[in-house]
Amino acid sequence: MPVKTKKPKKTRAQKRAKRTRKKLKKAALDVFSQKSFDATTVEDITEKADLGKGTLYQHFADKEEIVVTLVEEAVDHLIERIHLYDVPPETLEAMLEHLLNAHYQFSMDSKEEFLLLFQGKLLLKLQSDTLDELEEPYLRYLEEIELQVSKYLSPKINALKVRRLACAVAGFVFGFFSFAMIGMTSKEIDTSIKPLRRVFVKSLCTFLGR
Amino acid sequence: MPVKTKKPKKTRAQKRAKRTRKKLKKAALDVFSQKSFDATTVEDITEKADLGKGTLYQHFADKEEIVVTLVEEAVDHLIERIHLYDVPPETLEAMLEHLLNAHYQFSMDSKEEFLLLFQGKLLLKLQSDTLDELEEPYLRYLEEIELQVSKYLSPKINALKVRRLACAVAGFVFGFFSFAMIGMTSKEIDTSIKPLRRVFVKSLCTFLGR
DNA sequence: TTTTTTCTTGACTTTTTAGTCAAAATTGAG
DNA sequence: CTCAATTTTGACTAAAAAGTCAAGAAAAAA
Repeated sequence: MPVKTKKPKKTRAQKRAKRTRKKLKKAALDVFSQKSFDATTVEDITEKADLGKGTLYQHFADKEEIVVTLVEEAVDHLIERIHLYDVPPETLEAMLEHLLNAHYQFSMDSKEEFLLLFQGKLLLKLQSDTLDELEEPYLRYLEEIELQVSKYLSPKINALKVRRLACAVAGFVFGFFSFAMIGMTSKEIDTSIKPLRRVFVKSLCTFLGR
Repeated sequence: MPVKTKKPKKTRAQKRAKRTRKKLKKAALDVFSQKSFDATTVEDITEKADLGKGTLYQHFADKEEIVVTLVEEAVDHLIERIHLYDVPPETLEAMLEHLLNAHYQFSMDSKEEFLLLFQGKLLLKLQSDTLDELEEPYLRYLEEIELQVSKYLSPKINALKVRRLACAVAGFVFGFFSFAMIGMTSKEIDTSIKPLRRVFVKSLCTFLGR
């Protein structure tokens, strides 16, 4: 048995299966971000992926499993984005600017993932009956923001206050874009985000400072 | 034929029909705010209202018509809330405080309507295929915010800037609550909103002032 | 009272969607 | 090439939801 390095993408058939899975995820992401989760059917997805319906069930147990997978990956990508800086921000203010900018970049580069994340969000506390696995990645995301900003804060600072900050960052970005999509063109959004970001950061610093 | 005052709630049968319609709307609001729009079935609604399924179709053409009705009314109520003050705010800052507070009060007093409004919101620009009527009340809401703040602004001010402000207000409130619902208890939310509101208002004033 | 009109109902038909599985297609081994 | 293993397929069944309508219940008129 050959002990290869990391990726044992053994046979050609397995590679094909992997490609198929990828196609399914891409199609599902497209559809979920256009319609809502509940509104999309399995056939919407397989149709878009140009694959048979049964194929989806070969790769995912059901519709829920695929959306959970997608949300987890999207959170991963957003967090990667957050980790991405040439030189680490020196001040809290700079870090907040960076965070907001990272969200903005993410919403531009990965529009579908952004829409997916901030669409499923509300489902959570509400329909607490199912979809519990969905809550985990969102909490992970909040905790990541907390981790980033807490580097600049006294360790004695109230944990709740940090969480408020994280909610404010996430909420502002998401909320602003949601309404901006209704009320503005994307050109207008682009010119709007910079000055708003500045003042929002300022206000958050004041919030933490006192 | 008796010419009565304003409300010609003529016969008893018609009153009953009106009550039935009200029961349906109440039930639908409850269910829509718990599940999502797409996830609720017509029978969920009539079940909750303790009425026959056919009755809903007597009063509304389909599920879409009832949700549009509810969203329009919810926006009406939110706007009423916004109009509700003992003494008109004297400064822009006071008005912004009032606006944010009105949203907060609305989310407490009319939780279901708040959840409904800020759940359907994302559906809009996205699935532009249907549900166009839903966009209208949201735009009306943004315009109402613009109207309120523009009283305090020079008439020469850039309209886009005012719209940005409206999006920021709506987005901040909505977004913050969305994430707060995941990451905080309602007690924590309550203590969080006040200091955040203060600094947010301050920064918005700066944004407009310059 | 009886008759007529209005409103409500839930069993029914139709449509849509989830999920299954035997067969077909592709791939790997001999 | 042949045959077995793996992956894909779409027609099929089962379940769920939408939407209909003749009949029933309540109210108004006669």
